[in-house]
Amino acid sequence: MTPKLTNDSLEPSGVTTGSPGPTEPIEVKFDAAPGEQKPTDRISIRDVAKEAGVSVATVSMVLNENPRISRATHIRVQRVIDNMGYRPNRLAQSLSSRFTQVLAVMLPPLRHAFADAYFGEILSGISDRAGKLGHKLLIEQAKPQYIKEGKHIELYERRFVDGVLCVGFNEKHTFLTDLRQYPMILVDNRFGDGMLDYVHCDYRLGAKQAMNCLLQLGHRNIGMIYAAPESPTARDVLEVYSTELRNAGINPKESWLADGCFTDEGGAAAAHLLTTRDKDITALLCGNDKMALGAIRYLVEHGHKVPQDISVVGFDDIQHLAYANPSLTTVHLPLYELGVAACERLVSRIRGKVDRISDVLPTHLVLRESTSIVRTR
Amino acid sequence: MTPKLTNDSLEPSGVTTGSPGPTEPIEVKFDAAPGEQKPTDRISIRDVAKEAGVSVATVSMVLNENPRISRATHIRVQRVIDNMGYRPNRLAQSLSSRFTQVLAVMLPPLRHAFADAYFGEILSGISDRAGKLGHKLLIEQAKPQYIKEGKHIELYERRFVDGVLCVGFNEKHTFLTDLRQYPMILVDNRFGDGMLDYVHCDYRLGAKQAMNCLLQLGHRNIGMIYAAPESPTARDVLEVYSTELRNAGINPKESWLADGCFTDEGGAAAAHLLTTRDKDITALLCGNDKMALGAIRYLVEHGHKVPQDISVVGFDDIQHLAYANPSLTTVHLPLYELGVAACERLVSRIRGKVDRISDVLPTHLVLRESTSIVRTR
DNA sequence: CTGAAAGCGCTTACAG
DNA sequence: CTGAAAGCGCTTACAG
Repeated sequence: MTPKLTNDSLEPSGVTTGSPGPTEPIEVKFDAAPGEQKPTDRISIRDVAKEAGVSVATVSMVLNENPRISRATHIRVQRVIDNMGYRPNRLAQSLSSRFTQVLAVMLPPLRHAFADAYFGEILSGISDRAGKLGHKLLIEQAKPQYIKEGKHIELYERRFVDGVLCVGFNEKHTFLTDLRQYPMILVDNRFGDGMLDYVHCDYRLGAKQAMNCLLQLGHRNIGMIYAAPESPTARDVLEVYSTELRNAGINPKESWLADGCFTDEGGAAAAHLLTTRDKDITALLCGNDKMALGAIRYLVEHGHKVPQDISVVGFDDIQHLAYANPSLTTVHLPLYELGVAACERLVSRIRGKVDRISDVLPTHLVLRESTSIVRTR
Repeated sequence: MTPKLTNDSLEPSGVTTGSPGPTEPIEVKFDAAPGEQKPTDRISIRDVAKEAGVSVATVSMVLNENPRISRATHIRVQRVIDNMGYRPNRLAQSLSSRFTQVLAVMLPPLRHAFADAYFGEILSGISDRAGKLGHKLLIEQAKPQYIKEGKHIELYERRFVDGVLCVGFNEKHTFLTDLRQYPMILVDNRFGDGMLDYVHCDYRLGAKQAMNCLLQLGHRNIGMIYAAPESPTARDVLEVYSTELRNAGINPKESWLADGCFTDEGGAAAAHLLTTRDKDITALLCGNDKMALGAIRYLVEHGHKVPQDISVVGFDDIQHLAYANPSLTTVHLPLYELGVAACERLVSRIRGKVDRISDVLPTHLVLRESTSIVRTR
C-alpha cells in the first residue's frame, strides 16, 4: 500500500532534494530541455491584438469565427495567432460566455464501473463524439457521499459542465430528478415521468428477436434470467418474454424466472435455481451477457451440454465474448452508437435546439453457438 | 445507426415542438416542477458579501479558509453562505488562482481502452483519490489526430488541467516528452531518461515471485508469453525470467519466448507456437492475465490439461478471473493502489511539494488452480 | 483583522 | 466592418 520510494538506475543525476514541507509553489525548471516552448509568460489575447494591430474584440471574433469580421482581417489575424502559437485561455472564455464546453459522464457507484465492458462501450461512443463536438469529458461516480454533498448539482452550479450523461441508472436513483432542470440525458434507460431526456436501445425489439429465435428452434420451456426489474428497459424484456410465450400458446411459469443481478456469479446461481426447479427447461434467455456466461459456466460444469441440452441467449454482445466456448448467441445492443447519439443529442439540447429527447435505437440478434434446435426427449 | 425517434407512452403532455433549426439558445422552463431551485439568477460572491455586511475579499477568504479571518467573522459569513446556498463559480476561481483543480487521465488509442479491466482498476484508484483531493477528472484518449493537433499540450496551455496521468504508454509514445515541462506522471511504466515522473508496480519482484513458484514446483522448461518489449516494465519481467532460469542452472532457449500482444487471442496463438515448437515446455509465464486466459483456452481445447500437463501463471490479477476454470495463479499488481499513489503524488507535485517522482509498488503472488507440480514423463 | 482596487483573460452589447 | 468599455466572478497584493 505505502509507496516504496526507490531511486532506480533510470534516475540520472540524483535530483532528489528532500521535500521541505509546504512551501511556495515552485516553477520547476529543467536544465537540459532542448526545443523547449517559449518560456515567456503565456500569450494573451491582448498580445495578439497588439501584434496584429487590431482590438481584442476583433481577435476574439476571429477566434469565434464571427462572420462580422472581414475575410481579409480574419486571415491576417489568424496568421498572427498561428505565428505566436496563441491558445485562448478557456477559463476566461467560459467565464465570459455561456458555455464550458465540458460534459460529465455520471456512473453508478459500482466497484468496477470503470472496468465494465458495457459502460466502456457506451463511454467510447460518448468520448469520440464529444471530441468531435469540441467538448471535454469529466467522469463522475455517484457515490452516496457525493450525492449527499450535492456534488451532482455543483457540476452545473459551479460551472464545471454544460450537461451530464447518466449511464447505468434506474428509477431508484431518485437524485437524478435533482438534475431535471439542467441539460442531462439518461443513457440506455428511461424514467422520471417524461421529465428526463433519454436515449436507449430497443429492448422490446431485442427481446422479440431473441424469443423469436428460440421459439423457431422449437423451444417451449424457456427460462429467463433477468435483473434489476426496477429498470423500465429490463421490464420491457420481461414483458415481451411473457407476451411472446403467450402468443406461441405457452403459459409462462413463475418458476421459469430468476434474478441474476447482472453478474457472472448471479447468472450461475440463477441457472442452478432454474434447472433444479424445473427439469424441463430447454432454453434460457438472459438479461445480459455476463449472466449468460455465468449460466453457461454453471451448466457445463454440472453436466448440461450447451447448446445440445440447453440453449442460452444473452443481451449486449460484449466484445471478446465471441471467443467463449461455446460462443454466445446474443442480442446486439448498439452501445457505441448509443453513446454517440446521447452525446450528440445532449449537445443539441445544450445549444437550445431541442426540447425533449426520447430516442430508441434498434437491436439485432447475433446467432452463434450457444443455441440449437430443441433437444428431443 | 440513425436514431429512430419515438414518442412512447412515457411522454406525458406531448411537448414535441419541431426543432426550428438553429435559434437563440432558450432557457427551457418546465411547467410543473415542484420544489424547484430558486429560479433567480445565480448568487455571486458579491451578493453574499452584501448580505453578510463584509467585503468580497472577506467572503473569498472565508471560502478559502484563510486563517487571517477571525473565527467570529468566519462563522458568521459561513452561515450566510450556507443559508443562501452560495456555490462559488469555479471558472472565476480558477481564472484568478493558479489552479484548475482538474486532472486528466490520458489513455492510449486502443479501441476498448474504456472497457479494460487493467485500465479500469487504475482509473478507479485515480478517481477515488482525485475526489478526495477535491479534483475533477477529465478523460482523454491520445489518438493520432489528437496529438497532431497538439491537444495534449492545450490541456495545460488552455488551462483545462493542472496535471496529467498517463496510463498505458511506453517509450514509443514520444509525444509524451512534449509534456515534460508540465506536471504529469507515467502510471505503471517508466521511461524518458529520468525526465518524466512515474509510479509503477514492481514487475521485477512480480517476475521473481512467479518464477520462484514455478521453479519450486519443479518446472525447468518454462516458456514465456511476453508483450510490448519496448516497455521497460515488460523488459523487467523478461530479464528476471532469464536471470531466474540461469540462477537455477537452466539455459533459457529462444524458442521458449513468444509475443502475445497483451490480448486473449495473442495469448492463444503464442501458446500454440510455444507448445508446437517445444514439446517439453511444462509451464508458461504470461505477461498479463488476458494472455494467460487465451493460452489456457488454447491448451484446453487442444488436449493439454491445465495444470496437470502445463502450468500457467499470469500477471495483473484482474477481477472476476478467479472464476475461470481452472482459476488462474497470477501475480497480483496493486493497480488500484497504483492509481491512488499516482494521483496523490501528482497533486503533491502540482502543489510544488516534490521534485521528481519515481515510486515502485510491491506485488505478490496469488496461488490458485492453474499451477501444479511438474508432470512426470 | 478587514476593505478597496486591480487584475485574471476573455466575450458581448453598444457605438460609430 | 471594427473599437472602447463594461462585465463575467473570483483572488490577491496592498493599505490601514
